[in-house]
Amino acid sequence: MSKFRVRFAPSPTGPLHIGGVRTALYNFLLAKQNGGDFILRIEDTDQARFVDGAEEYIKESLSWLGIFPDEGPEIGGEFGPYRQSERKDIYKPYVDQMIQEGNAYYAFDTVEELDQMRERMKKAGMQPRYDVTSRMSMKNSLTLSQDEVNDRLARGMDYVVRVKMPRKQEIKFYDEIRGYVQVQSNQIDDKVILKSDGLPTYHLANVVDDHLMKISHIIRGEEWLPSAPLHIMLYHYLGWENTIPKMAHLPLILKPEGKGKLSKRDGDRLGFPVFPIDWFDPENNEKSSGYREYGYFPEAVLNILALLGWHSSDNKELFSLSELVQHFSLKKVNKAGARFDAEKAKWFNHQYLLGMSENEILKKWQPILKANSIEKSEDYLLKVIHMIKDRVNFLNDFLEEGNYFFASPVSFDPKGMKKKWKIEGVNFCKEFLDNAAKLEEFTADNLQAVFGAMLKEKEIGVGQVMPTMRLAITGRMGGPPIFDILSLLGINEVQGRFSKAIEMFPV
RNA sequence: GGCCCCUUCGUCUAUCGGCUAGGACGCCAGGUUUUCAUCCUGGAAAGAGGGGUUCGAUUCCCCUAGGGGCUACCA
Repeated sequence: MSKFRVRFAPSPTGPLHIGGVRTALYNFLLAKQNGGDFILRIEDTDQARFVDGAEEYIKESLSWLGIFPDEGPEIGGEFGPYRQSERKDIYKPYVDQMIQEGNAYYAFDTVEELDQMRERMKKAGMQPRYDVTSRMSMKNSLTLSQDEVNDRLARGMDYVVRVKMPRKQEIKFYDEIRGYVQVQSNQIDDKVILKSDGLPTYHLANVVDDHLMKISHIIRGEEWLPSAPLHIMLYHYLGWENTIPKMAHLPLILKPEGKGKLSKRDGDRLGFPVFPIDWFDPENNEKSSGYREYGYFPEAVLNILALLGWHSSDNKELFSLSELVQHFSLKKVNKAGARFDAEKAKWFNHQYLLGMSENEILKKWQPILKANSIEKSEDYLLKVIHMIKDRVNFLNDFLEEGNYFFASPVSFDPKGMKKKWKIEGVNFCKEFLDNAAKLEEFTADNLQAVFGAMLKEKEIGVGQVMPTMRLAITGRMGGPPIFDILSLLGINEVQGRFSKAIEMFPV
């Protein structure tokens, strides 16, 4: 039994989106589950679409999530290099081999000629394809004389190399998720495998590298399912039919609403990230937001993505990375595409927040506090966390949700003010604060006792005065227990805020 | 258009022929709470349609419909 080896092979044409991250995750999980290797391979054979910084982005995203490759660019490994642009010379012999054996051929057609061919075929009611039905009417080494071909090659004319697909053959392969898939070879065109710039296309590079890198399982998105038969043909042509990796094509992640698969623009349009971390387009410096900056925990993102297309039979939904490694199974991966559910994603993050100790939360919150130049004692901050963690989903929400812990309120709930800012309530609160000031200890319990006694004495309903207090101090109608807030803020601050509120809203 | 893949509550999904179809998010109601949130209890909510096979189909097969992907010298 050969070693379990999988690869994640993104192309650096832009930011990696969460569909890609999920593919990486599934690969990683299987590798770790089977004591195998997880390889990162950069598929940068398309120079035209290459985007600066994309590779760095991919690496940073994966490492933020804790998905560490065993082999890859920089890390190295015995099957390098791991960047296809650096493997250019490796592919050539395989191309030559296929040409020599009659399984591939040179093609000299220009873009215009290709367009014309497609037009012609369309008009004739045929599928517009460079294939068995059309190849003999094109300029290639099958139709040109040997001398002509040699001459063109010698003169350095542009050419591509195409696979020669068999006329009529059934190509069948087993997909670990979908079962057997069958396609007729005449449905596949003579794909370009070597481009005129001398670099291979995805199909060839992929097959050669997977073979050379001893990949045992190809786990990739469903968008590759249609080209899998072509890859199978290539394995046969190269004489590698006995070591074809096992294949699994993952269902796609779909838009939360409407049609189609999740796209780069959906995120900011629908209010949830589609990228792991912030991405700045180098062309226009436009930002696409990421989970990290949005405030998601990496553990939560992993959990969310794992459950998008895979589910445990026992209905367990909260999984740590190591638990995922333990429980994950390709056989339990769904076949149908999954719509992304932003609400559930938030819920997951909240679960991870609640599962953390308050000290842990504080540690993760510190950088945000620092960025906002907020300086409070650890004790103070821990109390704030304790009071509001149930009310927020993200670390980033703490400052907004608990803004009154760091500054006097600047806005006051208008509805609340209209209903609860009345002379009786205000007077009651004023008197309450006078009494509170005499307390030896300004604790929540003491405050509550004083407040309760006053309510009894004056026979006033709690609903008439409590909201008044809350409004003056926090500007809001809801929040943590008011006496806890008062106690934390301290008598001076509370009295200051109350006087200010009266000034702003005389009764 | 052609080819391939897919189809259980609004969403993510469980079920490997016996189902009063289970769970989670969200939603609604009630309880807890001064309030909001958390938490607890309860509720509404699904097998695309039509044929088969079978004692019995959500589960197996076929057709239709719908959804998705691919159809580049992009991956």
